[in-house]
Amino acid sequence: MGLTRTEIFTEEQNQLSSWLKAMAHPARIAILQRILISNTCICGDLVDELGLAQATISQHLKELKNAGIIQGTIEGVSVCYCINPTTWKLLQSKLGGFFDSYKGEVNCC
Amino acid sequence: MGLTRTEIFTEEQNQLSSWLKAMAHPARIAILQRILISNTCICGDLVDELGLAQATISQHLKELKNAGIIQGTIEGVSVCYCINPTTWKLLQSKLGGFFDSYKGEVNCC
DNA sequence: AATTAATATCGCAATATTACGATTAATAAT
DNA sequence: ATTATTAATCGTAATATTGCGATATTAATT
Repeated sequence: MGLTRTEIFTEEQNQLSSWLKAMAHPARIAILQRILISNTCICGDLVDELGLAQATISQHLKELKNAGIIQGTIEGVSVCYCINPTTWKLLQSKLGGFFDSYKGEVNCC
Repeated sequence: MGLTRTEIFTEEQNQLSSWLKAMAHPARIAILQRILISNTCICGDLVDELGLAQATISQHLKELKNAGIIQGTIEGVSVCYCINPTTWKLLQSKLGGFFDSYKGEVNCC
């Protein structure tokens, strides 16, 4: 026990939950918002702006990268992160479909 | 350490990540999909349909309920769960705004 | 009142996450 | 070459999550 039983769920359910999991932390929401606002890439300014240690920020960036939500390229001595357009659009459409599939309130509960 | 430092983030960042966290598990995605498909309320059929123990399902339902995503009313000996319309629409619009704020790919990264 | 049913809760083991200091790796500047 | 800068990784402590068997709770049924 202690580990998620992914084998009993569909590929899609596992994929969607893994994307959501990658975003399900206030620091990672903050990082994404920062990347979205600056539109162009940002680097390690995050460490100054969020109140977390450098090692912690790096770990959060890694998780977002592993999930495919952001991508980073080395830019001299620093690293430049930005949204992965492909994943972003795919996730957006999957989530959109998910939320849209709710057809109003049936009078129960 | 080991606990999220919510105090350094905004109310909105904490709220959004807490909603996402509640959904970030394949079993809870499956539960939501099942509720969405049946449109009307569902009861404890979940235990038969997903391959998880009754205690585990009950725990997942509790998490979705605590996050405000679903609601349940006692229906005789069983409990009837369905989407919480208010939270659903709010989350949908928050997420929509979040994803829409991405303005295409800038040529970097 | 006793029995059945459907859920919730408790307690526990296994594993995962969060955070950070310390260290390492890699490039830029002196 | 040495030094500074930036980011990744390692190791570790504290806490959270996942899953389930066992037990408790609640309401209907007999």
